[in-house]
Amino acid sequence: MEGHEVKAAGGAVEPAEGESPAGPRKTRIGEANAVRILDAALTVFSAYGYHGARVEQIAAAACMSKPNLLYYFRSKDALYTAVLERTLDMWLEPLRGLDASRDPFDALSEYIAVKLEASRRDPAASRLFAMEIIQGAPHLSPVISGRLKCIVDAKAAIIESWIAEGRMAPVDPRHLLFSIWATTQHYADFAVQVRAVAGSDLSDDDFHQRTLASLLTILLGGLRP
Amino acid sequence: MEGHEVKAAGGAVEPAEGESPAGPRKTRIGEANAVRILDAALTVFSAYGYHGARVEQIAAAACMSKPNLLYYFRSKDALYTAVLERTLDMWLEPLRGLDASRDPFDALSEYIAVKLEASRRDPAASRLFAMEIIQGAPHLSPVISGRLKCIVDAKAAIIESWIAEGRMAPVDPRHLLFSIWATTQHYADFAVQVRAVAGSDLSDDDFHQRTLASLLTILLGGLRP
DNA sequence: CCAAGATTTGCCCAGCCGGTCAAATCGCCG
DNA sequence: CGGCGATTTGACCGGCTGGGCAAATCTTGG
Repeated sequence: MEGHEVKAAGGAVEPAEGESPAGPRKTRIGEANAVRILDAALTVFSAYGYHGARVEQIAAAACMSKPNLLYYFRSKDALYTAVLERTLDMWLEPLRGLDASRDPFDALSEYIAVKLEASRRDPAASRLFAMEIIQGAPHLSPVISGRLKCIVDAKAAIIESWIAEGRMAPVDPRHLLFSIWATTQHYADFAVQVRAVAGSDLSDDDFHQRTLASLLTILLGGLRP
Repeated sequence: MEGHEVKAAGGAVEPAEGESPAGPRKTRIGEANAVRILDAALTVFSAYGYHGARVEQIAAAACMSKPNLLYYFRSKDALYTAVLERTLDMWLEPLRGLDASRDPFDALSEYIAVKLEASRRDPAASRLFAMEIIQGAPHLSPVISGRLKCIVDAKAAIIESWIAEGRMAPVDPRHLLFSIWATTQHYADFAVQVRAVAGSDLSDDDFHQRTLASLLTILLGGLRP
């Protein structure tokens, strides 16, 4: 009956437990519930923010009672952290495509396309990150100044090598990446504004195509050698 | 569930009262307090979001007691709305510079510079709008689909006329505006990330200059006729 | 079928937070 | 100086929300 230890660090008793949440969850049904909860939490957190989201609301969205949700995730904060971690890789992954051996415009065009596709497929994830970072990244600052900075440094070096080889016009690589992030994520984060002003959003396939074409023109048009 | 304000039209009881808040506030000291409150509210709301902000925290930031703040603004929601309205013009104003009679690249360069300057001068205002829109603009949707859309339509027509005259390369005007908004505001909204990855932010004058130069290259470089 | 563990839920609670109110104080003007 | 409205605050309240608990129910290996 060792039900509830309040130790901050993960329990050392369980060796094989690399999962992000900390609930018991050994069986299939438990695993499925955890996924349901994380999906619901992403939806609600991204729509209302951490403080605006209610645990009971997330539980309802996951079709279970609030105490049942708390059975899988110790606290609201633990759930939020788990959602953030699960979404992190999805956010970082597209950067891998920026390979030094590729043609700069192939690689950058594909990166923009993939990021825009991510904004279309999962706008909630983009909004979650946006709100987290706007508020000072209280849960993500170690990741941002650690893993993210490391990856960006590497990719910036690649872009600089392209420039040094005369394969693209000189531009600060980091500002180029910022511009790509800002523009592609804009269509997810500010979807309401985009819809009001342009009359459509990325869920419309035609609009998605025209957006991609416009971004490629605007962002890469001036970088030909 | 957000509580929606029902007072769409301004109060008709007070003839000479174009102010956004609704407190008594006739004297100089009252007016000064209202300004102090609005400043404090902008800081706190932009840092913690509507739900994360505490009325007592705002009151403390304005150096007064909570009931005293509530004496000037009926409710937290009324205060939030007032802050939003006061910041709105500051956000919309730079668009005026896009004048059809000007040279396209002069006008667009200046617009980018002014927007970036706004991100440097008042990042809190930018963050406030960002969080509001990310969450679906529950307080701003009428403005966005009304005034903002109207202005954007007009400015898009101007850009299209520039294109028709062959003074700049063909590009969707709305996507160009989105890109300018997204990139310039990115340096305010995601300042934490920018600082972690690039080691500096707009408050550093040198970084500000290099950012502006990069944005002009990236955004406008490909639009020469 | 049974015991052990996993899961689920009804019930409860303590603390926080927005907002009220009456009383106290201040500032201004005749 | 006196009075009156503007301002300020301490004390308080009711509702909501995150979270705890133990009992009830379900699953599953043996």
